[in-house]
Amino acid sequence: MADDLFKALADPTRRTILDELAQKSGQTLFEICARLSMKHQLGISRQGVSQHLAVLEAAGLVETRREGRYKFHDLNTGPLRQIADRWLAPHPSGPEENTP
Amino acid sequence: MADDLFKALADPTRRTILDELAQKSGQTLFEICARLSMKHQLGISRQGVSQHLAVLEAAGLVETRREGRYKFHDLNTGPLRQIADRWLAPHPSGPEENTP
DNA sequence: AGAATAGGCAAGCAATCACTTGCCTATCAA
DNA sequence: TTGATAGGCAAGTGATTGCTTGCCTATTCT
Repeated sequence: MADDLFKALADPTRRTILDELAQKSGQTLFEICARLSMKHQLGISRQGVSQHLAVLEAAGLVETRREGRYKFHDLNTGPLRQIADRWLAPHPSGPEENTP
Repeated sequence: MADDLFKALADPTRRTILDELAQKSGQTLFEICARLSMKHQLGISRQGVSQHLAVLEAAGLVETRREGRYKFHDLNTGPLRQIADRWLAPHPSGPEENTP
């Protein structure tokens, strides 16, 4: 649960995607591809971006809605709130399982 | 800069180390090893923990002070504040370089 | 119907990561 | 000084990751 969130944020390209979705909601895959290429000089394939979006969606940071052949992506900042709060006050015990 | 921070948080063992340092400041390497083993059943070598601490220190999340043969580790929550704030309001442009 | 558009699935590859093992240095106690 | 304690450095390994290429499905336009 928390693992997916932190791993999703670990990649700089994914963080840039979140930046773009924060700027403009409801972008399609191709629109995100174009923005990464034009504004950030990211030479990445469409599938690369698609896989990044899947990771972000698994982390709950991106939500999608389908309309016809379009799939719109929206940023969800909800999961971000639990991050900083975790280590601000001392906890009785770490709230995470850890068995890799 | 931000890259080190997010990559440091990506590993569950490192997050557990932060949990332990949040509970008790100024722990030594051996003390952290013992806690990971006893409280979290993490069968990890001393060097493994040492390398994790180096990553956390590079991210600015852990600060160290040497006294004699002991090296004490302290949690620094400062870098955590910039995380959640990044995507809460729409930015004019993403504040990160992205050239891997 | 046919072609273009938007997206998905899966195998393959190079780079990175977490972790271990082995040896070495520095500080303190006997 | 000898030995024990606390920590550091470096090479090696197996697994994960980011990305590409190739092909396939679904929806829309002419």
